[in-house]
Amino acid sequence: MARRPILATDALQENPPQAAISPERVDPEALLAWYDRHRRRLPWRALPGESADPYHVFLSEIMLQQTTVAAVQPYFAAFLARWPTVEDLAAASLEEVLAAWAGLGYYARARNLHACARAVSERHGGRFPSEEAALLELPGIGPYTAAAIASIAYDRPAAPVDGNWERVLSRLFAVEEPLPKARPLFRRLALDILPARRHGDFAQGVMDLGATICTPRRPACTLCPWQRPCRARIAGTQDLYPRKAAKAERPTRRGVAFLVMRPDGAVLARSRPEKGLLGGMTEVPSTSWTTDGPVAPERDAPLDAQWTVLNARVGHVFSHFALELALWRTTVPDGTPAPPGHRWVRSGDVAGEAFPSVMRKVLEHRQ
DNA sequence: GACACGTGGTT
DNA sequence: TAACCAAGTGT
Repeated sequence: MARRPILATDALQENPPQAAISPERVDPEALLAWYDRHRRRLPWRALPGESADPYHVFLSEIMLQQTTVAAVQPYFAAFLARWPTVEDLAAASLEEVLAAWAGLGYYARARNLHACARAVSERHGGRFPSEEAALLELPGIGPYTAAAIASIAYDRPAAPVDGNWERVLSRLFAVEEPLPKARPLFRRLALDILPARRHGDFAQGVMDLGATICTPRRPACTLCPWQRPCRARIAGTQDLYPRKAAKAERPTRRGVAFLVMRPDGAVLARSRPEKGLLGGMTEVPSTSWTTDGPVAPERDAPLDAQWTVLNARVGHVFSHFALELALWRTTVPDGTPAPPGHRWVRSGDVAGEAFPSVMRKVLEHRQ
């Protein structure tokens, strides 16, 4: 049987699971009342009582995946200004979208965002579906985002269980099961406490609660609308939740990046493969990045030249490894053809090119 | 189910 | 400062 997230519609058809926990004591109306007084004002949110634009919800939710509100704000504004509707985004080229996304990270999101816009345009006439199941079929939309769009944009009963929800639920019910194993349990608990109305407000209310009250450290329990039913607060064990499995260590990889300059300021660049790390993004040529580092970097140089080995190094931390890049620089004559698979990026075009943050650090050493 | 996948801010 | 953290998804 295909693996499928638990949907709100499932819960309505099943007997309440229940074990040692009693979700009936958690009052959703208390959360809604708190939300009415403390809701955060965010650019992608509708005014109280109004409904949010599904495209705005979609765009913000994709950007907010594993990304802070502060980091998203300028990108959201820039995307919306440049591509005001999902049809506009669908009409854009992937290269434009990747370049506009540069710096935000998790670049597969940009690729999927673009593919999703095209799918919505072609398969749904430019209108986002309101059903979770249909949303789930779209590229880049998983259980969380499907539930977020369904609830926030269409006010459907759905549980967009993100890190905030997990933290809130883990404390509310003192969940001992560690993440990520506890995911299905959190989903079930979330569905159990859904209100009968205002589903979008409830979804965002729990997120706001997690972001401002039920914080990772030193939660402000005295201000919490759910302080009375909260198992962790009663026991004084808030800091123990959510339980998390030990994470793998982060190794360091090393490589050499080649800064090939022309006197006019152009720099030699190439595009990364479409899949994998920094997929489809622009980079300065380099050796492969390995734990031991390159043995003979000159063999991987894009061309033969007199290299200056810079003293500076570029350090960068990715999600699953740290990178330390040595820098080799050279200047070649104007008119030097770009080697196969490479291209020249003029000085004035660097800003608009899809260089990820790590490459912008490298490029600071151009001179 | 475990791992790949970015970045910048906070503690 | 090293570790942790942020509105997850795809494979």
